[in-house]
Amino acid sequence: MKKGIKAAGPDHTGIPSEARRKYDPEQTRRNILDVATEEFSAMGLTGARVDAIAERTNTTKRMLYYYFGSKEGLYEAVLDKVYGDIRTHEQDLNIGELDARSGLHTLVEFTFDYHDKNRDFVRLINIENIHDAKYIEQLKTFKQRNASVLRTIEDLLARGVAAGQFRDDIDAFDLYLMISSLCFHRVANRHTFGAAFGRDPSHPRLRARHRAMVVDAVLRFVKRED
Amino acid sequence: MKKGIKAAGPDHTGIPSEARRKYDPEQTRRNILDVATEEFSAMGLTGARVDAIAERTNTTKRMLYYYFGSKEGLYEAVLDKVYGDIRTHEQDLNIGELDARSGLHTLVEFTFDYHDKNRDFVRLINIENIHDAKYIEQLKTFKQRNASVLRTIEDLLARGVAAGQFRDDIDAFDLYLMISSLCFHRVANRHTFGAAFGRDPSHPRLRARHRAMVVDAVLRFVKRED
Amino acid sequence: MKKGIKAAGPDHTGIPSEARRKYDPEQTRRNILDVATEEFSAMGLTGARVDAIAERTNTTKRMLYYYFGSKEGLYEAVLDKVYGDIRTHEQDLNIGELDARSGLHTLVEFTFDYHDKNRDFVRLINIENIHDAKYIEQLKTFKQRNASVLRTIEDLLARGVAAGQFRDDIDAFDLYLMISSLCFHRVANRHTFGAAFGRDPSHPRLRARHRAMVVDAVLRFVKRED
Amino acid sequence: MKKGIKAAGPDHTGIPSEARRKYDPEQTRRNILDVATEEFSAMGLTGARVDAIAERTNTTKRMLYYYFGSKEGLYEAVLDKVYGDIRTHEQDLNIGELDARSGLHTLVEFTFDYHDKNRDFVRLINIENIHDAKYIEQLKTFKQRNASVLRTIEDLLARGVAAGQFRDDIDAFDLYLMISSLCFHRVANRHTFGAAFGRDPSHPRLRARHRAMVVDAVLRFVKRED
DNA sequence: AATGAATGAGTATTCATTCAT
DNA sequence: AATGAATGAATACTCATTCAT
Repeated sequence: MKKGIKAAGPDHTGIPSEARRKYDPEQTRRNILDVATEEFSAMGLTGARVDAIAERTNTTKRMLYYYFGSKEGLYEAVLDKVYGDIRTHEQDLNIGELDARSGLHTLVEFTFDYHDKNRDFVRLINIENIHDAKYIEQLKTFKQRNASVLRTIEDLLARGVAAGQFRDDIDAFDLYLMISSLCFHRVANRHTFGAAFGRDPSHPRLRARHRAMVVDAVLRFVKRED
Repeated sequence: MKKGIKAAGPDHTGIPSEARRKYDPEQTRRNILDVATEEFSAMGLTGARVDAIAERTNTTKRMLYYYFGSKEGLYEAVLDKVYGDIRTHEQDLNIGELDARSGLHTLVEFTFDYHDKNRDFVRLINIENIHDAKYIEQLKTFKQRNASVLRTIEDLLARGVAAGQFRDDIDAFDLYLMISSLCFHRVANRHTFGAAFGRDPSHPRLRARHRAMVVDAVLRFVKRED
Repeated sequence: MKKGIKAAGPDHTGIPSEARRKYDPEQTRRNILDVATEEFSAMGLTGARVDAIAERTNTTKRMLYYYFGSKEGLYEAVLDKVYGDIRTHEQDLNIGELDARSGLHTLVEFTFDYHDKNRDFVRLINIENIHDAKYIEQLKTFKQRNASVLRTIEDLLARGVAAGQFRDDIDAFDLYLMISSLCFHRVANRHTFGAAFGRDPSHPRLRARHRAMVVDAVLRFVKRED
Repeated sequence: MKKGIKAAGPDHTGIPSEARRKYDPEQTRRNILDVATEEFSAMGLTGARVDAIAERTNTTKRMLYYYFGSKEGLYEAVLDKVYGDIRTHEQDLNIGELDARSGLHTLVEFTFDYHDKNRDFVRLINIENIHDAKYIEQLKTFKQRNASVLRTIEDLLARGVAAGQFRDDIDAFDLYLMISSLCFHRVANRHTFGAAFGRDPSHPRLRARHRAMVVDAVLRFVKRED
C-alpha cells in the first residue's frame, strides 16, 4: 500500500547504518512536511486531505498528529518552512554592496526568478490569502523576517536618490508592492490568464521576455526624469 | 438560522405584492447565485458549504440542486456571472474613441477601480487558480469574452506607436499582464502582504496613491524615449 | 429537454386532427405505462426513478401522479398489464381441442416462447419476488386469471392418463412448476449464468436446442412407462 | 435503535474476555458482512440501506466504509461470500467416486437441498440478475470457481454414456441449466407462484415430493432409451 | 517512536411527492 | 387536462481525529 522510500525497518540496501536506523524522527518529520507541502499547495487548506498526505508518507497518519498536532498545525509548519526561504535568500544577495540601480536590478531579477521557480510557494501564499492570512499571522518569526526587504529597498531608494539616479517621491512599501505584483501575478494566476487568453503567462518561452520587461518597468518607474 | 427576507408567503414587510410572488424562478435563481457568490468567495470551492449557502437563501437546499445541479455547477455559474461583468464594463468605456495615451490611462484606471471595488471577483479568480482554472475552462462563452481586451490594447498600442507616443516593441498580451498584475495583486494578496509588512496594500487610504502609481508606471513603460 | 414524440401542442406534421388532439388522456396514460414498464423492468421497483420515467414520457411528472397516484400505483399498473397478457394468450391456444400429448407439447412450447420473447415480463416477475410478491397480491383479477392454466393442465393430465399415454401420479401444480422452471430460469438468470459459465443460456443460438430439450424433458417425465 | 451484542466495551454478558476484545478486525468485518447479507437479500441492492445495515451491526457506519469502501463494495463482498459456498460444498460431494447414475442423483439432490436451505443465496442471485450481473462479473475468482461443476457433469455424462446408462447427445451446460432451473425457480419465485396459485411451491410439505420429482425428471431425461 | 482500528459529526446529493397556476 | 416550481426527509459517503496496543 505504501509508496515512497520507507524510512525505517530492516532492509538490505547496503546503506550505512545511520541512514537506516529503525527510528529517525527528524527524517520522519521532514518527510511528512515535504509531502504536506505538495498536498496543501495542490489542494488548498480545505481541499487537502490528511489521509492523502499520510498515504504518500513513509509513516502513518498517527505520526502526523504526533509531530504536528492537527491538520492546521501541519499547514502552519508548511507555511513557515516555505516562507522562511525567500527572505533568507534575499539577504544572501548582499544588495547593499551594489550601487542603487544595479542593486534594484538584482533584487527584481531575484524576486522574478524566485517566484518563477517556486510555484508551491506562490500557491501557498494564494491559499493563505483565501484564508485571510490568519494562519501566517500566528507564526511568530514571520513579521521580523519580512522587515528586512523593506529596509533593503529603503536603503536602495535613498542611495539612488542621493546619486541622482532615482526620483525622490517613491515609497519603499509601494515599490515592493509593485515588484511583488509583477513577479507574483504571472505565476499565481497563470491558469485563469491562460484560459482567458489562450497563452500561459508563466510559460518558459516567455520567461526571459517578461523578466526583462519587469526589470525595465521598475527601472523606468524609479528613474529620475530631467 | 437567520433566514433572509422571504420572497414568498404571507409577510408584513409592505413589499408590493408582485415582489413577493410565491413562484418567481428568476428571483429564486438570482437569490441563490448571490448568496453563493459570497460563500464561495469567502470560503473557496472546497471550503464552501452547500448547507451554509442554502441557509442564507430564501429557499431550500433542494432548489439549489434544481437550478444548478451540483455544488460545482453553482460554483461555475458564479464564476460565469462574475467574470462576465468586467468585460462588459470594459467595453462600455469606448476606449476606441480616445487618443492612445488617454485611452490607456482610462483602461488602467478602470482596471484598477474594478479590482479595488470587486473583491469577490478577485478572490474567486484566486480560488479558480488553486483549482488550475479547470472550472472556468468549461464555460463556453469564457474565451470569446476575453479576446476583446486584447484587441482593445492592440489597437491602443498601434495608435500610440503611429502617433509617436508609444514604443513599438510592446506586446499587447504582455502589457495586459502588467496592468492586471498591478491591479490584482494588491487586492488579492492584501492579507499576507498586510501580515508581512503591517500595512494593508489595499487600504482605502493608499488607494489614490497606488492608483496614480500604477497609471504612472504603465505610461512610463510604454512611453517612447527620445 | 423532452425526448419522445409530444402528444400535444401545436404541430405542423400533417397528422390528422384526431391524432394531434391537444389532450388525449388515453394515449397519455398508455405512454406513461409503456415507459414505466421499461424503467421498472430495467431498474427494479426501488431502482426505478420517477423522474427518469417522466423524462422519457411525452408528458410531465405531475401527470404520472394524476393517473397512477404514486410510484407504487404505477408499478402495480405495469404488473397488471404485463401479467394479463400471458394468460390471455394461453387460452387462445385452445389446448382442449388437441390430444393430451400434443396439447402438452404445445403448451410447453408456448410457455417457452412466451418467456423467451417477453424478457420484461420475466424481469418484472423476478422483481416482484424480491418484494415478496406483495404488490401483485393486491391485484384483484390476478388469482382468477391464473387458475385457468392449472385447469388446462389437469384436463391434459386426465386425458393423457385415460389414453394410457401419461403416468397417473402427477400433480398439475407440480407439472406446471416444472414447465415454468425450465422456461423461466434460462431467461431470468441469464446474466449470472452467463457470467459464471461464459455462455448466455438464453442466447438465440441455443434457443431451438433448449426448446427441444424442455419439451423432451417434460414429455419423458409424464410418459407412462411400461 | 436495537443494537446487536456489542463485541467491545464494558459489558455484563458473561462472555469470556477474549470474545469481547475491543479490537477484533476479523470479527468486525464478519459481523458487517453477515448483517449486510441479510439486508441485501431482503431489500435488494438499491433497496438496502447502509444505515439499516450499520444499525444492526456491532460497529458504526464508518467501519463499513473502512472495510468495504462503498455500499457496492459491500454488496460485492456479500456476493463473493455467498457464491463461494455452493461451489465449495459441491466439490466436497466427491461425485467422481460414484457411478454416473448415483453421482448425478447425488448432485441433483445436493443442488436441490442447497437452494432449498439457502434462500438468501437464491434471492441474491435474483437481485444480481436485475443488475445484469455486473457486480458479480467484477469478482476475479468468480469464473474459475464455477468451471468445476461443468467438469463434474461432463465427467458424469461421459461415464454414464460409456456405461450405457445415459444418452450420448446431452451437453453438460444444458444439463446443468436444467438442474439449476428445477432447483432455483421453486425457491426464487415462490412468492409470485404462491400468489398466483394459492400454494407456495417451496413449502416444506412439498419439499420431499418435489425433490423426488426433480431427481426423477433429470434421470429420465438422461436415460438411454432402448 | 510507531501503528491499525475505530469514530461522530458532518457533507453533498437524491427521491417521491405536492403546490400554485 | 396539464405544468414548472418547490420541498422535507432521507441517503450514501467523508473527514479530521483518537483509542488501544
